[in-house]
Amino acid sequence: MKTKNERLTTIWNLVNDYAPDNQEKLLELLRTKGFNITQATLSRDIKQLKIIKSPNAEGNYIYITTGQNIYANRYNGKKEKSNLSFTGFISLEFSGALAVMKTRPGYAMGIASDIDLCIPHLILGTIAGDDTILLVPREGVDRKKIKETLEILIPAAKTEN
Amino acid sequence: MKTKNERLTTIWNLVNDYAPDNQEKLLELLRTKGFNITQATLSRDIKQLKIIKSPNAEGNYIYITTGQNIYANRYNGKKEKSNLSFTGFISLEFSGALAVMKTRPGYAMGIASDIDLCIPHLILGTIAGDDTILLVPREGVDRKKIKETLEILIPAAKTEN
DNA sequence: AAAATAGGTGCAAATTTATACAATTATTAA
DNA sequence: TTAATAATTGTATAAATTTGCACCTATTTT
Repeated sequence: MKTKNERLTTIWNLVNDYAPDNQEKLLELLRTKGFNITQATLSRDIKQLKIIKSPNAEGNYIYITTGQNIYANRYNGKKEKSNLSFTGFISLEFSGALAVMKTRPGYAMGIASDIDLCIPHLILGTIAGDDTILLVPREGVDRKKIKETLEILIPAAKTEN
Repeated sequence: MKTKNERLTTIWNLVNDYAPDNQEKLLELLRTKGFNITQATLSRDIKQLKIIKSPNAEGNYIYITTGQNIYANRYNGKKEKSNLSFTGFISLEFSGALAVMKTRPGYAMGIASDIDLCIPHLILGTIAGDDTILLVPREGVDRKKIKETLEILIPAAKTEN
């Protein structure tokens, strides 16, 4: 019998190739590849692979993989823990609807990317140079919320009160 | 009674703030905000908002929003349609395990970004300059597959046969 | 204005997915 | 090697989610 790892790899590839709309379909595909498991096990595999069922453009549901595990690090609003430890942070200041973050040289792109990844619901987008990031908050998101959230994500920002 | 749009906005915000683990929980939150709907309607709203249920780091399921609708454009392997129309593409050539794409000046970053977004299962990553993109394919993904897929996504690449 | 079409919703049922439990197998520690 | 612990899985079931249908309301067309 094939190993579990082989099965997980196969599942991953099948999802990418077929974007099945439910687990039964995927299960059939798996059988054609010689993997005989139950729906229960598939459900567990899917959870482990962080494969998700997503509404697509056509109004249907499909299973898709999440590339680089985009969501694994997304901040979920719980204060308990942040698995990110930004480095390079220097300061955060606001001007009108915008915010500007200063970083150590070369860190701007990386940190901006992390921000895009973690709090897209607060920040519409970022533009990073070498040591400066322009943050464009979403409409209706106030400075306080952004400041508080970043203080959780970036320990170094805590001293900035 | 509040409008549907107000409701959708509220749902979006509640999901971001509470990352609820099922629709019933979210339904309760909605009630506290004065929206009285059934779970069926919530299910439809969630679909419309492209909110997804995702396994998180702790091994649980939570509902999360998808920022900029990351998945809306992800290529799902079906040939029928591509809703992307890249511009600026010039050429694609391979060298060893790598591929190099040439673009019109200034387009490299944008196209590279689109590639990252659309075919992360084929391409491990890209590095873009101003008019050149280095593509690093995933192990086991062959040139043919990449070429074929890009030809679907980038009409201009079709003439490159 | 009337008719036609589209959008929105609840209800109930069907479908789909997750999981408690028990059993089995693999791994690690003693 | 044996005991202890951790992983893996199927079965059956519970839980969760989606959807067909009917009805109602809003919008558009004639």
